[in-house]
Amino acid sequence: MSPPKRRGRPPNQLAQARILKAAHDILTEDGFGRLTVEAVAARSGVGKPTIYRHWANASELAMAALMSGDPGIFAGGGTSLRSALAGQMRSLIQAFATTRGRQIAMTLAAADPESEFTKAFRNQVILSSREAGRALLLEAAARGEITLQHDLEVLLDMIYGPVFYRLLVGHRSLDTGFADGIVAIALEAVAARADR
Amino acid sequence: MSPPKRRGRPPNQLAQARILKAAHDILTEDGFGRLTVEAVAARSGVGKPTIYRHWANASELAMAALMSGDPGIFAGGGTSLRSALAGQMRSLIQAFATTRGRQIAMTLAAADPESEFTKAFRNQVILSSREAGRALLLEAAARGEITLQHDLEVLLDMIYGPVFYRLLVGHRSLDTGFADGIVAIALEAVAARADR
Amino acid sequence: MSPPKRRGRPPNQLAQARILKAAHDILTEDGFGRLTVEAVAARSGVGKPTIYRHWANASELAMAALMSGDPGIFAGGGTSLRSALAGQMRSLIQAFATTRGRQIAMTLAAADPESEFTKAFRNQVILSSREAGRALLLEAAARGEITLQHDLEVLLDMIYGPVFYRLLVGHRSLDTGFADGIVAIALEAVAARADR
Amino acid sequence: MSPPKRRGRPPNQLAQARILKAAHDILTEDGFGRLTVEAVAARSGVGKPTIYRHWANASELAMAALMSGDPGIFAGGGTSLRSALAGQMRSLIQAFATTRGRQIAMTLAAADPESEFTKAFRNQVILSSREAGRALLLEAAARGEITLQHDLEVLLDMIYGPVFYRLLVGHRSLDTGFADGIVAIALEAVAARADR
DNA sequence: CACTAATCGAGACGGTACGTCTAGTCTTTAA
DNA sequence: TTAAAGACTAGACGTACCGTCTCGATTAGTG
Repeated sequence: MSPPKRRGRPPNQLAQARILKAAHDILTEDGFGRLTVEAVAARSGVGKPTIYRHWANASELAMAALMSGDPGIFAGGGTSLRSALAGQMRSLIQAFATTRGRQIAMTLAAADPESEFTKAFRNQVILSSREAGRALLLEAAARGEITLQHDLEVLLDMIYGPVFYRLLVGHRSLDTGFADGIVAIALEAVAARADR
Repeated sequence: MSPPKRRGRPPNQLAQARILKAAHDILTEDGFGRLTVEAVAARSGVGKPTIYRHWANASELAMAALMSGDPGIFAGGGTSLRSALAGQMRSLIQAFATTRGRQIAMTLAAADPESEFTKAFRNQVILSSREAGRALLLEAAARGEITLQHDLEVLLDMIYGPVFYRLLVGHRSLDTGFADGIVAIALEAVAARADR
Repeated sequence: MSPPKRRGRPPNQLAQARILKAAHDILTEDGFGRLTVEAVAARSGVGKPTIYRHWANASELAMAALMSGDPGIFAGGGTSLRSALAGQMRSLIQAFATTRGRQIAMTLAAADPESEFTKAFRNQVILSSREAGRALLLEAAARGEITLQHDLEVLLDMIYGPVFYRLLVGHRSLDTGFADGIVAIALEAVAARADR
Repeated sequence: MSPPKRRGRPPNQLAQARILKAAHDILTEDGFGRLTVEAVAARSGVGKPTIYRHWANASELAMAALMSGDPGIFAGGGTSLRSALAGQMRSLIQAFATTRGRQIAMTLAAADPESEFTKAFRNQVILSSREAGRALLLEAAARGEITLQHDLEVLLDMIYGPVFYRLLVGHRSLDTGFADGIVAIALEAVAARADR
C-alpha cells in the first residue's frame, strides 16, 4: 500500500513521547489526583490542544501512561500447571503491589466504562493476565493434567479477582503467600488429584 | 452517665438527613461524577459550610450517602452451608448488580484509603458480607460439615473478590449463575464431601 | 483569682469593654480589613449575637472602637489666633498622621452615611476639631483681631479639609510644615493685618 | 515601533468592555457594596478567571469602572484666573456631587493605597483636577496676575481638599456657592489685588 | 520556489467546582 | 433572664482545571 502522504506538517512523534513521559512522571511522583491535562502540558512543554488531539480527557491520558510502560502478559514458566500458575500469580502480585497497582484501579474506576480506550486498557492491563491464566488451564486440561468440571469463567475470576479485591479494598496485603494460597485453592476445583 | 449536654445550638438532624437525601438522589439520577458539594448544597437547600462541617469532601459525602441506605450484612438463611452461602451470594450480587454497585467501586477507588471514614465505609459496605461469609464457614466447620484445610482469608477473598472484580472491570455480568458458580467452586476447597 | 470570676449574670459593661478592646486591637494589629464581627467575637470571647445587640455591623463596631480611645476635641492653647490655630492644627495632624488616621477615613467611607451612629462618629471624631476652630475664629473676631469677610463654613472646610484630603488620597505627607502652611494661608482670608 | 506580537490567543477586547460595562451598571444601580466579582461575572457573561486575569480584586475593578467613563481633567475656560478657576471648581463639584462622587471616595478608601492600580486611579480621577489647578495658577503667576507667596502644594490642597472633605464627611452640601467661596478665599492667598 | 495545509507552542476564553471565610440569624445550655 | 457557644442559611472569595478557541510559528508536501 502506498502511504497516504498527507499534505501538511506531520504530527510530531516526539511530542507524544514527551506527553506520556510527563504523565508517567506525574503519576509516580504526585499520584493520580494530580494528573491533569494542564499539568501534563506544563511539564511536557506541549500545548493543551496537542494533548486533546490524542486523548479525550485526563483519564485516557492516565491509561495511556499506565499502558506505555507495561510489560504486558506475564508468562508463568514452569513444567506443571501449579508451578506455572504460581509463577504467574507471583509476578502479577509483585507488579501490582505497588503504588502503580492502586493507580490502575483508580484509573479504571474513573474511566468511562464504555469508551473504546477503556476497553483496550482493560484488555491489555487488567485482563491479559486472566487470558494467560485461561491458556495455562486449557493446556493443562488438554494434556490431561486437570479436569475442568466447573465454569471456567467463574474459576478465572476467582483466581484473578482477589488480587484486585485486595488492591481496591486494602483490607489485607498483597504478598507471595497470597499468590500461593490462591493457586492451592484453585487447583482443588480442577480435580488436580495427581498434584496433591 | 449523663448525656454530654454540649453548650451551643445542637446540630440540625434534619439538615444532615436532607444532605444525605440529596446526595443519594444525585448519585442515582446523575451518577458519581455529578456528586459535587455545590450540587448537594443547592439541591438540599443547605449551606456549603454545613456540609463541610460533617464531611471533608465529596468522596466522604458519597460514602455517607451510599452507607445511609444500606441494609448492612446480608444474612444467608439456609440449613446447609451451600444453601446459606448461595443465598447470601445471590443477595449480594443482586444488591450490587445495579448502578449503585459500580458507584460503590468508583467511590472506594476515589477515596483516600487511609481516612477513617473510608475504613468505616469499607467495613460496613464492602467487608460486612465477607465477615458474614466467614461466620457461615466457621459455623459449618464447627458442626463438622466442612474442613477448613486452606487459608480462610484467601478463601474469603476468592469468594467475594470476584464480585468486585466483575464490578470494576466489567468484562462479564453479575448474575445468579455467577453466584452459584462461585459457591460450587469454593465448596471444593473445604472438602465438603457430604454435600457433593 | 486574678480574673474576677462573676457568678450569675455577668455585667453588661464588661462584655462591651472586651468587645471594644478586641476591635481596637484588631484595628491596630491587622487593619480595618480584618475587623470582622467574627474576628472580634473570637478574640473577645463574646458571642456574635452579643455584638449584634449593640452594633448593627462591622462598620459601627469600627467606629465605636475608634471613638472609645479618642481624646476628643483638640484645644489649641495660645495667646494669638495664629498660635492657637497652629497649635491645634499641629495636634490634629500629629493625631491623624498615623495608621489610625487612615483607618478613620476608611471607616467613614465604608459606613452608612445616614446612620445615626455614623453621624455621632462624624461629630465626635471628624467635626470636633472643625468646631474648635470655629470657636477660635469667632473669639478672635470678637476681640477685633480678625475680620470674617468670607463664608466661615467654607473657610473652615479649607482649613480642615486638606488634612483628610491628604489622608485619603495620600499624595503628600502630613507634617508640621503642612499645618503651618494651612494656617498661614487661612489667615490671609481673615484680613489678619496686625499679624502680618 | 514594532508591535510585540505575542504568541497565544489575544485577549478579547469585547470581554473587557463587557466587564467594565457590567461593573459600571452595578455601581450605578446597586452601589459599591454590590460590586462583587461574582455579580460582574454573572451580569457580563464572562468567567470569573477572566476578570481576575485583569484585575486583582473587586476594588481594582471598581476603580477601572470609575475610570472607564471618566471625562478626565476639567479645563476651566476663562480669561482671568478667577473665572477659569471658578469654572473648573463648578465643573468639578458638579461631577462629584452625585452618587458617583461618594463611590469614588469609598473605592479609594477601600483600595490598597500602595497598589500601582490605585496610584493610577488617584492620578487620573482625584489628582487630575489638582494638576489642572496648578497649571492655572502657574500661568497666572507667569503673566503677573498673581504672586505665589505661599507654599503652592498647600494652597492646592486647600482648594481641592474641601471638595472631598464634604464628600466624605457629608456635613454640608456640594454646590455652586461652595465652589465660588473656595475660589474667593484662595485668591486672597495669591495677593490677587487687581482682581478684588 | 512559492504556496498551502496541517500541526505545533502558547495562552485567553466561558465555565464549573473547589474549599474558605464572613455575614447575620437562631437555638440551646450555663451562669 | 441574659449571655455564651455554636450550628444554621446564604453567598462571595480567589484558585484550579476543564475543554474550546484563536493566534503566530513551523514544517512538509504540492503546484
